[in-house]
Amino acid sequence: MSTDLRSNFLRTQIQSDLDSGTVTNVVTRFPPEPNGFLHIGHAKSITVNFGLAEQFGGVCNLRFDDTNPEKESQIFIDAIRQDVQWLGYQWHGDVRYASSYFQQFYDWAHHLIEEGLAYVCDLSADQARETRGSLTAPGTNSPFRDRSIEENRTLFTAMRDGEFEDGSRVLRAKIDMASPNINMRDPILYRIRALPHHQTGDDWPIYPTYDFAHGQEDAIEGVSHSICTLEFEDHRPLYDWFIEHLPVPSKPRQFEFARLNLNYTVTSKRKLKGLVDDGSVAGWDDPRMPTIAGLRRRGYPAAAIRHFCEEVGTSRSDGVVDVAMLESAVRNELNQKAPRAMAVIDPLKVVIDNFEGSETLELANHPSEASMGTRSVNFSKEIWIEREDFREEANKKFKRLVLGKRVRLRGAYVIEAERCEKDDAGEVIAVHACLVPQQLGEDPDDGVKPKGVIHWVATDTAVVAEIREYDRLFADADPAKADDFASVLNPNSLVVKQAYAEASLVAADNESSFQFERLGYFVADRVDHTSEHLVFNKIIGLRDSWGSHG
RNA sequence: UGGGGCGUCGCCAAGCGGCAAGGCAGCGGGUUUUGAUCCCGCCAUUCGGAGGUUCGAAUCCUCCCGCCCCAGCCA
Repeated sequence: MSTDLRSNFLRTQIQSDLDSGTVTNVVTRFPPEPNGFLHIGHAKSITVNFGLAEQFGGVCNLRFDDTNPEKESQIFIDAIRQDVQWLGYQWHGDVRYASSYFQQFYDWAHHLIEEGLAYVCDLSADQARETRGSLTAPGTNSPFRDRSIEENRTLFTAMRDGEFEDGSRVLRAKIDMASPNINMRDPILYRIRALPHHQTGDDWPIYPTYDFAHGQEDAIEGVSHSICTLEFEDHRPLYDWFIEHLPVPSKPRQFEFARLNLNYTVTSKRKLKGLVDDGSVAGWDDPRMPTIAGLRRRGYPAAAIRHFCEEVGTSRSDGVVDVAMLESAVRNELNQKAPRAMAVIDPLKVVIDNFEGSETLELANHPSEASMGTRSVNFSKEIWIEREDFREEANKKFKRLVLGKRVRLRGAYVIEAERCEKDDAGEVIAVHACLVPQQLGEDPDDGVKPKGVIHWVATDTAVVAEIREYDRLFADADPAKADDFASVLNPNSLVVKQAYAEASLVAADNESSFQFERLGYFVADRVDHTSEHLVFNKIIGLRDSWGSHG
């Protein structure tokens, strides 16, 4: 993780806290709710929290904020743990759960009751909303606001003992129904929900709200900097209120940053779930999904995602990052790390008339990284080339194979096209060419260099591979704005093709990525690829300053 | 019309009173057995606007404009 660290307000804040002695040990946490898969926005939060801890010699916890069992499940917990580790981070100690602090929260709720700072309210959800006031009008006090401490104690205990129906009562903090900050208008601390919890089973019929739990979770874990996104800014006064009025073991502080938005991408758990549920994609890990699992299956390297997050920076201003920036980070990583190989997706046969038999060539796996070694590639009389790399005639800008002209076969020989065969429809079905007098690896003996280089695969040893060409899921830059996804989905986000690949690729491990020369980066599918049935996902194309067609 | 935030190049983003970093995108050019990579160059006399303070302001003050968030017993 060697990207240069640029200045941002969080790093400045922590440095100053350390300098002033306000904080001696930096502790952060990544606190997902296990109700869905993590996406690129969470990756940002993960790199921010783990990155800050790493930079300042602190630690970062992974804590499941599981205060609402309704939509949570163990499935998501397992997936999230895996995603965080895949991204390259290891949390400090054991995984934490807000639910493991439920007894403490309950005791603290009683503490507030004893202090006269919390009360049981019998208002229905509708009534509570009506008395909360509006953005411009103050709320009115609940008729239950002045219950005695004893009555509150009895009632809250009864809530905990499961004596009331779901939703019939709540515990609220007694703060200020006229506060201009709606979060301070006697916020709800506990609600009754007779639901089994994935961690605590049937232990609790009541569950604490986010507001009553989060800051205390931080305090219990000694979190020094509780970092969240901007929409929680209005909750900070409440966060601080609990820390101030409860006998918590430490005093964490909350800081907010702008969440990551990407164009052509949707980053909302609800919307992503919608895509999965309506079958627009094959699942949470569909290679077109901006989930960590999807990006992984697509072949985006973890390091690229980390670098991207660093390059994007962390600030407090809302913005939309161009997805091209992510793609650039992916190309940058893959260019350095992916071994090269050759495959032909839209094949056209070339017969080299003056060459007999076959020959084994040793090709470099990387053009500038010799340590990546070489591989054996078979060359033979008949080869496949890309159909678009041949033209009967073309202008000088076309640097590929043209009748009567030369082209270099990558890593092999220079050939010259002599004639082509066509079918009844006039379609070219084969090109006849000849090897120009030359030494392998040298320019032709007559000194006439070819203008271009094309990739190829020997027909006799080529292996068939399924190619899944992925493109962005949405055709609209701001898909979240659309009324229905169907209208903005890119109809060509997945095109399945078949390719002839060089034989060395049968040895490709799942999740190993390659640059298929001149085509782009591809990864052996994590799930479906086997040595008997090769499946490569297109990760991203090469940058192309010429256009895919002339 | 209440409260909380944010406005620096097409997109991100440094900058915190001393005279506008960097990345992405784009545009030129060079190298090249990937039209890739790599390399070189160009790309904000200007920081939402208007006033003011100051020798000096993107940075301080005032007013104005624009955008985002908040009325779940979600997080």
